[in-house]
Amino acid sequence: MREIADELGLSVPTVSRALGGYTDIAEATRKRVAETAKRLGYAPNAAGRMLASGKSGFVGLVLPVGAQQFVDAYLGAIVAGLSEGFSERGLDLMIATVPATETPLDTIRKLIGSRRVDGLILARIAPQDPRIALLREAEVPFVALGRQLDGPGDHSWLDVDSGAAFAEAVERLAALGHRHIGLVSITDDFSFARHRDADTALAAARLGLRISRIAAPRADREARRQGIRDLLTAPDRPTAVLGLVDGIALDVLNIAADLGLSVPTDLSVIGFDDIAGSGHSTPPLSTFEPYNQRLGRRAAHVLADLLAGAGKAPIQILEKAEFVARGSHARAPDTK
Amino acid sequence: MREIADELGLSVPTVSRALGGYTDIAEATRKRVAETAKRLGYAPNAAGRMLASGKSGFVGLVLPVGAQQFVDAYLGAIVAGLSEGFSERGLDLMIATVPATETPLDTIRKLIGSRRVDGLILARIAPQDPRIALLREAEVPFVALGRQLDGPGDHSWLDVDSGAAFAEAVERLAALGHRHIGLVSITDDFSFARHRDADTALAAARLGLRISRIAAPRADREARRQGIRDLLTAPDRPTAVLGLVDGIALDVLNIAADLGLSVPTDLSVIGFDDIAGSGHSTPPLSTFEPYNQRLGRRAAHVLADLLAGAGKAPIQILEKAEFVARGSHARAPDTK
DNA sequence: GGAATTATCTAAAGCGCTTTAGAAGACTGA
DNA sequence: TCAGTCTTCTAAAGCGCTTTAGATAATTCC
Repeated sequence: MREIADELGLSVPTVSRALGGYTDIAEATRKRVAETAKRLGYAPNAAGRMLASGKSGFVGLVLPVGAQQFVDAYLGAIVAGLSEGFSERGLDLMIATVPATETPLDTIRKLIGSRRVDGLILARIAPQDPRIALLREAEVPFVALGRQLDGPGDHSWLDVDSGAAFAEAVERLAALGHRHIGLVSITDDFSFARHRDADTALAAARLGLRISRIAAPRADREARRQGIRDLLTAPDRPTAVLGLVDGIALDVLNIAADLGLSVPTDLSVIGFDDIAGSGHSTPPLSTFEPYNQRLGRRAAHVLADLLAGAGKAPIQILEKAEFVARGSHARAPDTK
Repeated sequence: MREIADELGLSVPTVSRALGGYTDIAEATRKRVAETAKRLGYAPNAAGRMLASGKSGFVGLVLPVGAQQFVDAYLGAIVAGLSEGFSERGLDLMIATVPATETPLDTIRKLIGSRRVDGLILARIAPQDPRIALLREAEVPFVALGRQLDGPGDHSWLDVDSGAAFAEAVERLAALGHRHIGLVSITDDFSFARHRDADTALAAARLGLRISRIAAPRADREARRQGIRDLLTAPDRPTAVLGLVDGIALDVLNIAADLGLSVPTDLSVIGFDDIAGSGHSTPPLSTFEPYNQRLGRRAAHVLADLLAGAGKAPIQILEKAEFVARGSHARAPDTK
């Protein structure tokens, strides 16, 4: 910056204000400064700017590394979307990992204590998330990706309305003549599981369908497979099965094949997530695509607005997941 | 920091040196300072530190958003690994997105011009990658994830030795009595595709096996599926097929089922990547798991060493991908 | 016992930028 | 014509930390 100032015979503050677009700089000067800056390949030093302005220009995403399971693809999409959204608003995304020796709360405290970030994105919200309380108290702007179980709260969040997707699946199946639907769920305490369970039941009740729900711990694949086997060999078996996630739906496909049930002729199967591979199964899996990248991008915009000092009212957005019709669902067998 | 100094009746620089672990501070003083810092919940201001030290403590990963295809899960794993590795070394990861209006080179230039990052990770290396030339010239430390096609170069990189994995697959299939192996590849100009093609051919030649290679543009799924169909219905069809990636291998499974071929009895299939869903196919897909998260973590350590001023010699690491034996491969049919 | 060393601390400067207060010159209006 | 008003710039201070040079007191050595 000093270089530019010297070259043009101006003072450093003038250059700063010119580049900052302040009104008390003559248009001609502004142009000269802008040109020289470009010619010299000037890029403002981030540290200097941070120190003077008190803003870091960074937004943090805290990752509890280790929780692999569903994280990978989800995380990739979210990170890509967040980064995209922030860069559109002149912010940078930093990814912080929680070291094994710390709790997520410690890491967050350090992050905001060191002024390294202006705001935070919270992913994978727990049913009762202590991070939310911490950030509310510290008065640091944040946006949560996911809802808590006990109501919307008064902070900003975005979530995929996967419950609505399951209701839609039930409706679609009802329209195809299915009267009895299986739901393979998990017993783990995740908000998304409870939303999907509840909305499936609600939709079924509304349409007068019967739901047979089974559930096992998410990690206990054998228990789940046994449950599915029992479900599909019961005398009064459902004609369609919803998998809480694609991995489960693919297992249903798998077991149906073992049992000699032909999908979708004998049995319809629908999943959720559209994971890699669900388009390549036999038959290709009908599922819902949550557009996590788009969700991340929108979350970034919401947080950017918050940081820019937008209104106080929390912004709470439910995104729709789109149905991806592939080959694993069809009319119910007895209505053909 | 001033608060700590005032509280203990010391000067600010003393506190700084005490926390920095310098030798010219009395042990007793160091302890008192450390205690007070902890009690006050002190976290050093990042901007101040950056400005004074000239180091940002950040390392950048530049994402060309848009290239979805294989990126999601890969990206998630890499980001998680990088972040983990850097946090172990006291560095932070920032994710920069290339806006639609800029080229990746512009973004990189800005990043290093603003001193926002001390070093960079380059992912998804192109056969001839201009980013490498730029960073070499700018003398910014960096580590590439992936190799260029024209030899190892003299910069540091890490890559998964997927060629070796394909050679291993050939060996395993040979040991199971297979004499004729299909390889479903892509025509696109990716380094990984050429490595896999070449090493498959080499291993087959060494073991005296026959390889039938087919290839189509990666995005042209129909052409690929037709090729696979032709391959599997040829009079002298292979008894095993390697898919360049899991998505392709799953398509092979799919088509084999259509054709009434039973896997693995009539046909063995092996993929690469261990994508989500490949453990849930019918039958579960045997594949190779590249451990991208571990790769990311190691890459972070390599770059951290570089930043710490380790020796000049470039570090080039090939990681092994582990075989995941599931249900899609077995003895060749005629040797049963 | 006084010079030379060592151990421990402090003063001052400066990193690159932004912001506040104010100065200089050009213009306006009665 | 001269005080008042704009317009456009500059000087100075300061953000929180690190680093260099130097000061002070305690210790050692001959």
